[in-house]
Amino acid sequence: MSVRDTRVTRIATEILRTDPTPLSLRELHDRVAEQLPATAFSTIYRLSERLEREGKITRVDWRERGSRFEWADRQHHHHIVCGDCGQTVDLDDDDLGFSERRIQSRTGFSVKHHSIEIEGTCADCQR
Amino acid sequence: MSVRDTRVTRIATEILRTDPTPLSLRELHDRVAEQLPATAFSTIYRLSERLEREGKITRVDWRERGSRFEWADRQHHHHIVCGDCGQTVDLDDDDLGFSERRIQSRTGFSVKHHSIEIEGTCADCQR
DNA sequence: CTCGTAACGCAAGCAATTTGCGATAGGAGC
DNA sequence: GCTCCTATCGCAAATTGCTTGCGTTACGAG
Repeated sequence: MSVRDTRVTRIATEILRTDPTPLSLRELHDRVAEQLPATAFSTIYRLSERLEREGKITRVDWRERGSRFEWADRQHHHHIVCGDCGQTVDLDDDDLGFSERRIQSRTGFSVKHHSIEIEGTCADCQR
Repeated sequence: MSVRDTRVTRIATEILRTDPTPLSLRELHDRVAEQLPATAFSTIYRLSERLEREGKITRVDWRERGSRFEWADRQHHHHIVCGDCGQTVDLDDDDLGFSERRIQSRTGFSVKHHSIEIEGTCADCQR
């Protein structure tokens, strides 16, 4: 039968699809529980495993802020996070001047993955 | 009286100072225990807190490989890690084409920290 | 409407950290 | 040296966050 369309899945998917900021499982659970209070954390946990396996969401790791997930429709990118308000802006490798090519020729390593996380203060919070 | 020069501190410091690869607390504990078998993990744990507070060591976070510490005498840099053998090579912002300036002008964010972790395969392990 | 099973909720299990506390041992002062 | 104060240590227990086992619920194919 494979994947079923349940209430938790529907609500969680909608939240992940529309929220521009990567969410921790705890946050996602809270958000889902607003609409479906009885939802268990373990359900959210297993759902995230499933969605990640299916390629629907991507895992993002932040130093202090732990593991988070975001909807995976956009292409490869990184984030800059505002330490005050949590706002996030996406950046791609070109924005960052990042080039696997250059790393490879400079180190002899072939590059598999890279993760770049930047923390700062957004324009609004600077005032 | 302040900081004491104890055996654990001396041995652990020496290991951290000379090892070119960031170490997990578990690894550091193992290495210290080779020379001082009775050493407790909690001692290593608290020592790392102290050394980090004193600015002697820096915390490095790796996706899969967890929290690690390295001696902090070198200037700001990042790492590329071989997924097979664990070998590490340091890279600075110029190597990576990274410029806080550019990020700031492109996003309006002022940049506080950034962390870049790259995983790949070193030249040796590619054969 | 029936029935097999994907998903669920709950509670327990783990592993990695952190913390409390009495014992030990640097090292300052005599 | 020898004393004494207290930074550190070792051990065991407590947290915390993440996983997993299991009986129950509720999709949705037939």
